[in-house]
Formats: sequence, structure tokens, C-alpha cells
Amino acid sequence: MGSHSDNARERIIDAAEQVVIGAGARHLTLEAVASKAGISRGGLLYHFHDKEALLSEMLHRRKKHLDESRMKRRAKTPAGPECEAVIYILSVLDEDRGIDRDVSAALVASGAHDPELLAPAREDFHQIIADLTKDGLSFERAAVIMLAANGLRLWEVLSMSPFNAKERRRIIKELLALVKEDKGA
Amino acid sequence: MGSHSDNARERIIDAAEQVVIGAGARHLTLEAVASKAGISRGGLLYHFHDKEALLSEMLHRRKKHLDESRMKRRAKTPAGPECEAVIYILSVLDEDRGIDRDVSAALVASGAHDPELLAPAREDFHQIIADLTKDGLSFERAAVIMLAANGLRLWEVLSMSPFNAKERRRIIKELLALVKEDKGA
DNA sequence: GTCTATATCAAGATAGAC
DNA sequence: GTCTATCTTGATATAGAC
Repeated sequence: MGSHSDNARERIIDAAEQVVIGAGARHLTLEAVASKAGISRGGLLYHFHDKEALLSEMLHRRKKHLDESRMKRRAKTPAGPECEAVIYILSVLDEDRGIDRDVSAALVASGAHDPELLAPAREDFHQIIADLTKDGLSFERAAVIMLAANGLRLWEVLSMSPFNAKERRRIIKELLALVKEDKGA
Repeated sequence: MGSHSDNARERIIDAAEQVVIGAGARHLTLEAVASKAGISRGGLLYHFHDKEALLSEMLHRRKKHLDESRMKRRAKTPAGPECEAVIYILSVLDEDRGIDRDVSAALVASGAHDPELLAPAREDFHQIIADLTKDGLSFERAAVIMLAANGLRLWEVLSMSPFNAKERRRIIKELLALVKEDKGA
């Protein structure tokens, strides 16, 4: 089923994300990942020399997927009132992403293991804000939108979101409205 | 120095927060906490029967401090354009809080150890949104503000905020503006 | 109320067989 | 490329002395 049944490394990362989403970062052990991927610890460590290498690759793939998702969406949105911020919000929060490709599980897992691993993600954040402000959105508005979208996704990955489906839709709609409103200001 | 030099339990929780802020949730071990508090593991476990009891108490104190902070601020803001949302934003993000009383370290530590511990925090979030909407703020605007404020604080506790002091001030100002703007709508 | 010593266990990582 | 067996470490928790 997974989109990576061919590539062992990809399958292992899929498994790691599943573990984080299903059981929490605490339970992201080599044994749990190997078991979920259908191999042994030894097999896992052939592909990733140590746990940090696995986490690092999770972060790397997270960024790749988020970038791809944005690019795809950009292609589908040739012109009109939509801008980069709208694309970003939908990339992070829209539901038609594969459930096995989560952009936030890697952040949670890495942050729990060692916050230092998140240093590259911090740079990414700067880049994203630069992107969002490219077409007229103010810095502060872009920052608030990014923080809120990421915050919501984070709670969801922890299975701790306090919002139901309807509230979630209202929040996304509000974020989108905040984009348009600011552009007009 | 510490505001709790009298009470051993409070001093231990102070130490635990310091460990999370300084070294990350991963390094929140009984040894690290005991050492920071100036006692031994045995001494620590006299006051908290196990690690979960410590985390639980951290979450409990977090809520207590946040509530107190909001109350104090409410007393200083008898009337005027300020509403509950402004009080909340400043309680979470203002800098004149004691650096040893962090509201987010407990969330990070507990989430890393066992996301289940965060279940009560989720209820709190609902309550906070209910408070914020009491005086005219819409649900979706309140949710966005809460998510953004908490998200920013979270990155800061992880020492991973991508924003400098000036950018931070602009973001807070934007959050406050979003309150007034919505109330007028 | 705090200490030392220790039991127990889980997790990361290595070595070598297949 | 994957497995089993094993080493090592570090963390929780207990027991009992002071």
C-alpha cells in the first residue's frame, strides 16, 4: 500500500512516522520502527547507521515533501487572488495528503530526541516566511499564519487537537481570510 | 533568587523546568533534575513517587501560574478596549514573567514522555477559547490567536524560535491588532 | 528528609552468521 | 540485505542506613 514499497529506506521512514503518530515520540524506538517496517533492529541499522541518522532523514524528507506539495499546488493555481500563503496553509493543513506522509511527525520526534536537530528547520521557517511575504503579505501577518497553521498541525500529530472537524474548517477558513484581508490593507 | 527556596517540591519543579529549557525534554532524567535541585535521586523520589508524578505536578503548576498571571493582569486592566484575549496574549508572551516559571516547558516535557498526559491540557485549551470568546471575539479568531501565541512560546522554550526581538515585538503587536480588528467586525 | 547502594529493565549499538 | 545474539549504557525505582 505505502507509496514506497520498493525502497527500504523510505519504507522505514514511513514506519517511523506511523510510530510517532500512533504512539508518540517517546515510543519511537529502533525496535518499534523495525517491527512496524517488518524487519529487525539489525536490518534497520544496516540502512541507518544510528538513530540520529534516521531522525535526520525524517526531517529531510519532511522538507522535501512539503516543498513538493507546495509546488504541486502552485501548478494547480496559475493565477487569481491566491498567493503563496494560501498555498502554504493548504499544504500544511489540507486533508488530501497521504496519511503516511506527515510533515510534522518528524519535527515532534526530533525535537523530543534532541532540539539541536531542529536547527535546520528554523532556517526553513525563515525561508517560508520570506516566500509568504513575496506577494504582498506583511511579515507579521505571515508569521502569525505560519505559527497558527504549524501549531494546529502539531497538536493533531500528537492526537491532542482540541478541535473537531467543523471547528477545524472554520479555523482554516479564518487563516485564508487573514491572507486576503492583509493583502488589501 | 528562586521564588520557592522554602518549598522542596516547588524547588524540584523549578529545577525540572530549567532542565527542559536548558537541555531539552530528552534530558529530563531524575538524575538531572535532582542534581539541578541540589539533592539526590533518592531525595527527589521522596517528594515525587515517580517521574509521572513529577510531570503531572509540572502540568498542574503550569495551569495554576497561567491562571494567576491572567488574574493579576485582569486586575491591572479594569476597563477600556482591552479584553480577555489581550490579557491572554500578554500572559503567554510578555517578558516580565519570571524566567524560572515557564508555562510551556511542562507541555514539552510531558508531550515527549507520554502524550496522554496532555489530555487535561486539551480541556484547558477549550476553556481558554471559551474565555476569549466571552467578550465578542469570534471562535475562529480566538483559536488562531491561541495557536499562534502558544506556537511561538513553544519554539522559544525549545530555543528554536526563528525570530529576533524586534520581529517578536511585531508579531505580538499583530496579535493584539487581530483582537481589536475582530471585535469591531 | 535525604543519602548510598543496588536491582531491574529498556534502548542503542556491534559482531558475525546466513 | 537481513537475522540473532550480545555488549553497554543509562534510566527508573526500591531498600534501608543516617
